[in-house]
Amino acid sequence: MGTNRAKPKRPSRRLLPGEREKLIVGEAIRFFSEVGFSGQTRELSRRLGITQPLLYRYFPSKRALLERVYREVFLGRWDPAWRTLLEDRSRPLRTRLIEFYRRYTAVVFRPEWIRLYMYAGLAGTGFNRRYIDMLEKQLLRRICAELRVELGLPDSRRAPISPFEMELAWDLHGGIFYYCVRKFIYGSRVHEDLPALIEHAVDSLLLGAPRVLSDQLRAGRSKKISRDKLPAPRRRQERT
Amino acid sequence: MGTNRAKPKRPSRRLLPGEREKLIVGEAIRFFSEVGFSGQTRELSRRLGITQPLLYRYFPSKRALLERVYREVFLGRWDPAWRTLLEDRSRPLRTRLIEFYRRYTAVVFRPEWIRLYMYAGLAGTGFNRRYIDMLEKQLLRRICAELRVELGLPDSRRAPISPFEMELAWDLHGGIFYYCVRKFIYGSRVHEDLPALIEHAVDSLLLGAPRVLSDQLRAGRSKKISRDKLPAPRRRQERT
DNA sequence: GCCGCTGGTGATCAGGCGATAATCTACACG
DNA sequence: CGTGTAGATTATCGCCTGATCACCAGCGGC
Repeated sequence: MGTNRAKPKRPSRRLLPGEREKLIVGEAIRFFSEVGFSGQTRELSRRLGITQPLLYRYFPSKRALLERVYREVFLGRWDPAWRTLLEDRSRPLRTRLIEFYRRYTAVVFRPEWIRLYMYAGLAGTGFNRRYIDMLEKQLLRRICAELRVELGLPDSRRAPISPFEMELAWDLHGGIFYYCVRKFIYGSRVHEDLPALIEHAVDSLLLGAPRVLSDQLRAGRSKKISRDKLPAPRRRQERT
Repeated sequence: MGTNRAKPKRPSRRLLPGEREKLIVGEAIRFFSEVGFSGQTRELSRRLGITQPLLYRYFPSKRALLERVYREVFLGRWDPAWRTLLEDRSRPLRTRLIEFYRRYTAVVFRPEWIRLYMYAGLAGTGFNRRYIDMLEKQLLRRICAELRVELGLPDSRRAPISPFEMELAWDLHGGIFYYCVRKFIYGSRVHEDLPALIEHAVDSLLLGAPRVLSDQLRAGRSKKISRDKLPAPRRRQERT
């Protein structure tokens, strides 16, 4: 250990540019997802077994490297096949949703993704916004549409999906997402049965949505949320 | 720039120590919740209209100030009256849960709280862990207990609350929490009707839990209760 | 071998950062 | 007034950090 016979840091000198770049980006994803954007280039280079100035041969600035990291992580992880899966009406919606979220969580809801996503959100970069837009368009709106079909409600092409319906889909998505947050960000002990959690979340949507959606769509304008925002609300609405 | 002729920053010199400290902590909460822990003391002092070394008269280090910020924000925002509210069985559980989350979100799920909480989680400080422990004990476990009563299931003092049941409560909590994350961290446009969202989240729990819980609690000896039109009872782990 | 191209390194700069020490000054008290 | 105490400031230290530049070294072509 002590004998510094020919500095042990001769692991990979003179790689092809493409090779080296891939190594840097890969380690940068791991690194910045752990420590955040304020992580230092020297520490990153140390992990890579290279010198810090070498980073600047491949990326003009730290910011450029970070943007490359974002692009790598947030773009291109969406599998187009998921659309087919979601819209395959030969199978029950419940089954489709469960299978989708099983696949989705396996690919997307991973530690480095979740953490980078949260760092990006806190930093106020545009990556979250773009991802959320994509998610609403590709996933949530589609779920709402399938839900309409499942419940025998008006087709989504005739009656546009309401913001409130989107919130229902967000509630499903958020429940599963938050499980991953607790696990990967808070390091909390969680019940290690994600499949069961997904099933429950899906069932909650399928069981809870009908009443709420019927309320919304049937009583359209008359009942349109006459909720006054009382500070100490005691209002109890009758349920039936 | 060299001539220091009567700089216009003479807003509040020579305050009482208690006063100044409160000012510092208050602005520090706002400041660090915006920019994160890597926010600089000089910038903070600039916002306060004081010089940077003055911070070190009140706090021995930046770390100490940060811990004070955590303590101020995360401790002491839990209202003991909420327990009474949650356990008041003269009112329907649905009403209690809705009213609780309306009050809770008004006090806790605010921008500076959410953001500091997330920063703390990413940084790996112990504050999250402690808050989560408190939350599970004060809130989630209690919700599970009331849910047992509501559904006529074994008393929580005889049959301990299972990790899986806790996940149901976390799903409720996480759905609402995630709404606030989207709003305050992602800056996403959200459907501005938190009360309605809370109602839906509560309904989802109350509607979805019975089947899942019955499955769980009776798995050992009896079969599953009817699953409406829902397909294919997927494999469900057996407990005990 | 020599040469040139280029991946890679060592040395270093300029600014920023947390923190400290010396100094100034507002205010109560005699 | 003078004076002591303590809140507040100025100047600065030591280190870190992103970024730059001159230079070294592996390798193919002649």
